[in-house]
Amino acid sequence: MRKSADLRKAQIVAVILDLADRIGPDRVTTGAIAAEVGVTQAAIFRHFPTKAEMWVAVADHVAGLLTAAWAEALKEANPPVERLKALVGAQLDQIKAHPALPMLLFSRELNVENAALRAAFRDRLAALHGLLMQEVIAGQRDNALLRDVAAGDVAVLLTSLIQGLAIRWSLGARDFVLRDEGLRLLAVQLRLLGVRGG
Amino acid sequence: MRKSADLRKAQIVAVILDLADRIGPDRVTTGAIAAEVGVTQAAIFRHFPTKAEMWVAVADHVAGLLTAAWAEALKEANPPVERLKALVGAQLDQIKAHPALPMLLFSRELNVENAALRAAFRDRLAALHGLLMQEVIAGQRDNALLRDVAAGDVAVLLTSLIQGLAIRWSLGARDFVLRDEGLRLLAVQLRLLGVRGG
DNA sequence: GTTGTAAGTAAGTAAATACTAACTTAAGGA
DNA sequence: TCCTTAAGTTAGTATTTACTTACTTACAAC
Repeated sequence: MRKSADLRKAQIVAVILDLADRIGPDRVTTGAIAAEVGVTQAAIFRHFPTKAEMWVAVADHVAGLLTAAWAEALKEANPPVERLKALVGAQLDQIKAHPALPMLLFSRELNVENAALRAAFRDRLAALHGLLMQEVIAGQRDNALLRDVAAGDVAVLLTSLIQGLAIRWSLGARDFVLRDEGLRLLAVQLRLLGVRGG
Repeated sequence: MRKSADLRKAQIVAVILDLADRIGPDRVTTGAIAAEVGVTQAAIFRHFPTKAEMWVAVADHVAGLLTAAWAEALKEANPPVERLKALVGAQLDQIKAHPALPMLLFSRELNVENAALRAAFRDRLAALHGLLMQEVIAGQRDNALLRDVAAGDVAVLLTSLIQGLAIRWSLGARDFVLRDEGLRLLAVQLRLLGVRGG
């Protein structure tokens, strides 16, 4: 069936993201994409001039997903500590929904070939760090979090918690519930940071 | 010049590890290896039957390096908290010496193609976790670390600290001193865990 | 020295890759 | 209803990849 260019582009991006998880980011060939989309290989190039452009589109899409997920998480949650939990939970949910995400951080397309990709991911990591730090500062102001620790350092520890967990999940059999284990560890860390009944 | 098989094998492994960092793990072709070693491409296959076998040898080599580095670190250090610092410092030194290490965790060779590779890395991560946990338990026994946190959870937080830092280092311009920044963050975390004058 | 072994080479192969050129056909507006 | 546009196809190409085969040569033990 024939689709409009916009729909097809979106479909291609989604297929790449899915394939990246299932067969590995650099194994995602134009042939594999075409087979999954259900068109000929050449048709892919009607929508993207080069393969690198496809990855840029994937990066844009992922950046949008993350940004939206964080905004959504912050919409409802309200004491700073709850907002921290919401952010971490949202990020873990995104990783679960798109397990290729951690792998993309270190794929060849990103690290060697495509500087734009790397920049996009670094930018999103920095954004998450910023959001977390903001909440840590608010929590310290409310006396909900210890004040004698730099908010930036706490934010680093929290992003590391997410990434370390994602590595463990990816490397293993993905045999635990990312969100549950993450929020449990977050509670441990928050208790160390002075939150009572974390 | 002609070398013995053992020397050549070791050289090939070292070259792969170096190339993996410089051009990306999956860009390491047999041709690139051969050029770097200084022999013809076909000569590589005198020493390894398949490319997958080469990666297994790399994994074995890396596992040995890590294990030795941890043992060395623990040799001298003595109060548990110092031993924790030594372990973390040693691991960060290894990552600095072999920057391909974090990338290998997520390369195609590991994640999709080569189950043996993944198993080897998971095993080493588990080993580090075990060593850290052991020291945490000792620290708690000495009343140097808070007792109301599970030692296993603390070990997870510490390995995550290392991994998160490595990601930040790799993704960025490697523009900070891994060991310094890592030990600084470790001190922050240790202070949260009850260590005075961390 | 001679000789067997194994490290090395030259020259190839089949398969896979990103990308192209020329043609076909579906779909929506005039 | 026709006709323009653009999504799609078929059939390629040049390059790169892991791996092979048949031959050559360095070297160490005897």
